[in-house]
Amino acid sequence: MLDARQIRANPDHIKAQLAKRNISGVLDGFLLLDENRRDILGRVEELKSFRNSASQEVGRMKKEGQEPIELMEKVRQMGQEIKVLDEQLKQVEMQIEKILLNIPNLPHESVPVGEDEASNVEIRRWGNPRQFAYEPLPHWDLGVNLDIFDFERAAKLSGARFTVYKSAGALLERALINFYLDIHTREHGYREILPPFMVSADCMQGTGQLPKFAEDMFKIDGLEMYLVPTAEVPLTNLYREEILEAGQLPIYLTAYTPCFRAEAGSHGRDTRGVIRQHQFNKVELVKLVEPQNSYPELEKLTNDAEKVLQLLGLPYRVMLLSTGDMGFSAAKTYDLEVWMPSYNQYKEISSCSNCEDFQARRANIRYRPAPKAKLQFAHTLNGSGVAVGRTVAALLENYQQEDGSVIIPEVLRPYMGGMDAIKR
RNA sequence: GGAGAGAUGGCCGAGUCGGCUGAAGGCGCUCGCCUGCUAAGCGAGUAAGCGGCUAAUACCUGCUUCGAGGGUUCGAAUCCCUCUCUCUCCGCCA
Repeated sequence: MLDARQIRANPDHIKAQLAKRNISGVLDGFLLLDENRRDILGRVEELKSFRNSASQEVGRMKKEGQEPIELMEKVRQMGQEIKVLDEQLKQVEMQIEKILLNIPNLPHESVPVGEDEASNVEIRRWGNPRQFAYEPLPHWDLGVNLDIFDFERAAKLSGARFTVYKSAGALLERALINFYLDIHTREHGYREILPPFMVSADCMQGTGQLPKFAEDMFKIDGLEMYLVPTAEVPLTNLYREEILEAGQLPIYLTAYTPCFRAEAGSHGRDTRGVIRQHQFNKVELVKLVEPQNSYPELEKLTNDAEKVLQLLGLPYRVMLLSTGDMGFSAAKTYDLEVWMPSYNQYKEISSCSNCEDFQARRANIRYRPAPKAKLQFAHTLNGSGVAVGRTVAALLENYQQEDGSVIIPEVLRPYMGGMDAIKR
């Protein structure tokens, strides 16, 4: 959520920033309502002020044995007036909040302006895509041939966009989860959390999924609860409505959760394989930091995510997303894209964002910069560290052998009972 | 699912028959004194949100907030209703 006072103070600047994200027209309604709000507020506060002093006066007079009937009647009528104005105020404030909750974050100045992903900027590459002496198979063929993916039975259980992992496939998935958590907790200083996989609508609003993207998520029937679309939601909301001391920051959190996504708008994309699923596993990284540190922290967080790809020996590149491709809550985002031989291109496997105070304002996560100092919103960051299902796909494709087997990277072997390859 | 208890400031915790309680007391924190250093001790200060006034996130000032929402009243942390959550006991259960 943007700061209403900043919008009021500098509407043209905010409009220009929003225009970079192809958003226009939303501020005029806000400004009108905001003025309306302050007008009503001024009037109702004046009435309340009078009521307060009059009520005290009544109390004083009654103590002296008097019965100020006229004054009491006057205040009673004023109470009706106040009630009407309070109701009006409430309506206006609800409209204002609705507008603010639907406005995305402002892009950082370093973010390239563009319509869509075509304007993303490649920052760096790591590793060299392997040259194949034969036509590399896509991961879904490899997985089915090795009998570690079962799409048909998954469809029988749950429909399209689900996968059943079997034997070494299930083990690989589990190995990666443990490997990622170990690296991030032991090497990068994150605290491991195992959160609930269902969260309240309040949490979803706190991180920005609600109210705008309700159709992307799975809601629990009959409850104001949702299956988590990413661990970012429970991790960031851990400190919702809290006041932190400066000494507590930065907070680094990591968690494994399954992620559930309805992905309403993406029908027809990546229909084969495990790339786009209604349920997938992910290890997430979240940071709560002081504002002045958030950009260096974004670089570090991105490096932390990159590290696991390096350890796995998977070639990737880092993309700086343009204004047209960024998520709702982000001010700046780096995507990590892993090399996928069968696609002959890089595919997103991680997304690392600095949300600045956008989520903190929604979730009311504040901290005291120094003793006695005024409270400020913390900055929140999040990044995949990294998506597990897509890692399995990348490993299968990049480490496939001509005989159909797949080599297991050295670092994962301890997590797989010493297994060095998946064979039929 | 059944029965009971509770929800107050950064934390703990008082609030009597509704008014002078934004809220005693304590802890923590800040500043000052004291002090070889530390601890202890002494004194003062210390909620947030939204408005007005401002260059100001500095003063000053108004309103709101004692789990949430509604009601009674001239006036509610205090009375009434609804809801949410927490705790204890019972039942069920991995």
